[in-house]
Amino acid sequence: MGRDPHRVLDVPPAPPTLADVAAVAGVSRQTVSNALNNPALLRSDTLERVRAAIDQLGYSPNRAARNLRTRASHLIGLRLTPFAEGTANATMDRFVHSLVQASRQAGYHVLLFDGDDPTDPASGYDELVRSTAVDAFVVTDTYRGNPQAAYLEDASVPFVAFGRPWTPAALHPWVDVDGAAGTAAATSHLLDRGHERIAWIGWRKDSPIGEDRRAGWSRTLHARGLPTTGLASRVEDLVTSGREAAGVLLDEAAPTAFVCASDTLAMGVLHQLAERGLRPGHDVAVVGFDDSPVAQVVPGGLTSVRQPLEEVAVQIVQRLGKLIGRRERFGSGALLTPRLVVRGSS
Amino acid sequence: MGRDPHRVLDVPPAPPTLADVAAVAGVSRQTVSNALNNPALLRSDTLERVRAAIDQLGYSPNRAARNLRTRASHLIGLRLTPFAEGTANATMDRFVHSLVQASRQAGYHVLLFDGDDPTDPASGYDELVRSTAVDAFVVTDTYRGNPQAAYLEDASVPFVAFGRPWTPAALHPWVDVDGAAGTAAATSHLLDRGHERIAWIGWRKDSPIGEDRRAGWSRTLHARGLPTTGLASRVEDLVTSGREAAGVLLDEAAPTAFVCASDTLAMGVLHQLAERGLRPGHDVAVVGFDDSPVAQVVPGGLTSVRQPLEEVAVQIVQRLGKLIGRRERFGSGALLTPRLVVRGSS
DNA sequence: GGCGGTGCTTGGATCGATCAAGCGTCGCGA
DNA sequence: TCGCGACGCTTGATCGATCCAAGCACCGCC
Repeated sequence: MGRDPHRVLDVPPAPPTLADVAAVAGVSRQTVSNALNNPALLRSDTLERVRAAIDQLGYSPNRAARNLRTRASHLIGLRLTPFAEGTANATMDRFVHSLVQASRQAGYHVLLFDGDDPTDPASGYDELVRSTAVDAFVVTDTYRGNPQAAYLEDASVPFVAFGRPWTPAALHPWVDVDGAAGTAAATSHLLDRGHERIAWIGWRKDSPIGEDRRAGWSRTLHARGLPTTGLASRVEDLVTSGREAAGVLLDEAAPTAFVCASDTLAMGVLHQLAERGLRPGHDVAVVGFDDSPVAQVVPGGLTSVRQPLEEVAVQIVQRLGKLIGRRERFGSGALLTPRLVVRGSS
Repeated sequence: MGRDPHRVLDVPPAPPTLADVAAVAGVSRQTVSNALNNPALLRSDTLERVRAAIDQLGYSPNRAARNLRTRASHLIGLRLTPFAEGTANATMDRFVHSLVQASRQAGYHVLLFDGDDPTDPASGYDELVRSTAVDAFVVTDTYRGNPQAAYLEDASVPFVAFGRPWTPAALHPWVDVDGAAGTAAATSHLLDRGHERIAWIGWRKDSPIGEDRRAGWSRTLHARGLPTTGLASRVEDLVTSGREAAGVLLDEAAPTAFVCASDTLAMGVLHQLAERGLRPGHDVAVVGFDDSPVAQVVPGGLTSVRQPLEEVAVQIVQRLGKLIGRRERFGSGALLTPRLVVRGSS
């Protein structure tokens, strides 16, 4: 109150402090603090009075002061993966939305950053940890063995991974989507439609996620006694790669359907079909992975495996909460099941 | 140093503080502070010594403490717009990336949030301002008159808008893309290819952005003495709306080309063409707006107007810097020119 | 009348960096 | 030799919330 009695009109008024609220409510600072952090300690009429004062002044506790004292920032760090032009996979957008929402409900905000050196997986994390700018991280780009997880683990920084740890020794909590279950559902769906020669276009062998998704396809075919040899291709995650792979497969193995590790690859297949005058969903079926906007709006529609990103976010935030509160170093994993969204391409 | 001589091994070591660095370097706290914020004040040998100590300890200044003292957070707030399923417009993703990158270079991080009440345009901003959690905002969803800009202006919260103020009284800094120039380029491009009956599919009349983009189309046609009557349609930003509008226009006005206010609408046109067996780029040309991933990967490719979002972000951050440093309330605007990306559909 | 408990106050320290003033040293000119 | 100013560094106070310990007023109960 009245810290600046000769206030110049031009200067925005300083926000009220705890002491201001206390003065208005006619109680001590400690009581206001308790009203916020430990309301059970107050008599109900006092609590009411304090809350009225808070509303009247439009008071919100100063974040910096609270953070300094409690050694917590209530921020969750998320490093953006380098933006890939020309691919269909806009998974990040949906995931970020879900994460922001789930975080808010848990009293957290999301801080975005990117590495100044994109080739260094630890870049960016370091400084945020040391300056105690965030309480924990969500690590997403676990596509190739996840080097930053190892770094964060020995720096004993709390984090939850979106993606299984593909190295056996890892102990951190994680949430992931069962890719194999998704491609298995896709394959079963195609089998139900009468397809028997179903091809796979996936990622290079060193991608654990790619191999996981591939397993769902091959497992399902084998279960029905159908062969997979000659029907699989592993390429880069590019539209052109998918197009070429589809061309080769069509020429050499004459599949009637494709299951792909991503919507990007599936779009490549659609390119190939368009070039040959084959109609997706009639002549050849195609299933993608991620249910990207592209799958949703491409003419005819692309059948695709949709990850439950909203649920992933909720589960991640749950684990973050546990991690931050108590100082547990371990954590549990959760494997969620995706859902097949059927559209015109199958 | 040695704040906890009986350190338990399980507990992560507390990060070093300014005082720790000072002790190692044999100087006072203030000198270390100056080494970071005002290196010119130090004698070069002292500076060297302090820097060595900083490196040795892996010191980064505690954000909370700095924020408390300087009354700044070095965070920029960005409210996510509600996620629209089934549309092509993934502009946000690219913009967020660009913003994060530009912010980092200016020493800022991006804090994401969303309104707990999506219908209230001011929701979410309020609390962040009062708790001094962010220094400024970037306001993006200025599509319909931008009610939160008015709110932020009276609350005298620093912000920069991505999007022109459509109300004349507004004084805040802004950065925008010249939509009319984009659609004009698209229309000229089509004229150059020999089209004369060029249709427009845009948004409802109450969208200033939509009307701006429409103006580029009509202006260009009129300049060549070509009519626009009967060739325009205004609908919701949905694929199905675009499809229907294209159907009506084809039946009633027989255009040979379409310019659309968004890639979503353009995809609708492609749907309509596919249904009629017309080939985009051969029988009928189509141009979209935003250069979304969809435009990039759809078979045949969709010609589209690409916004220079990287440059937008840079300009926004520049203005944020000015706003935050000095307490200026005014700010300048910048109108950037988009670029037409030509693909198979035209 | 004494006793315990509830509900609040008081005074202080604390988190870690920055601000503002102060102080010693050195060089230079009078 | 003394005074003066500049340079380079130090010292104490401060930002606002939280945490802690102690204490006090008031109430009801035995």
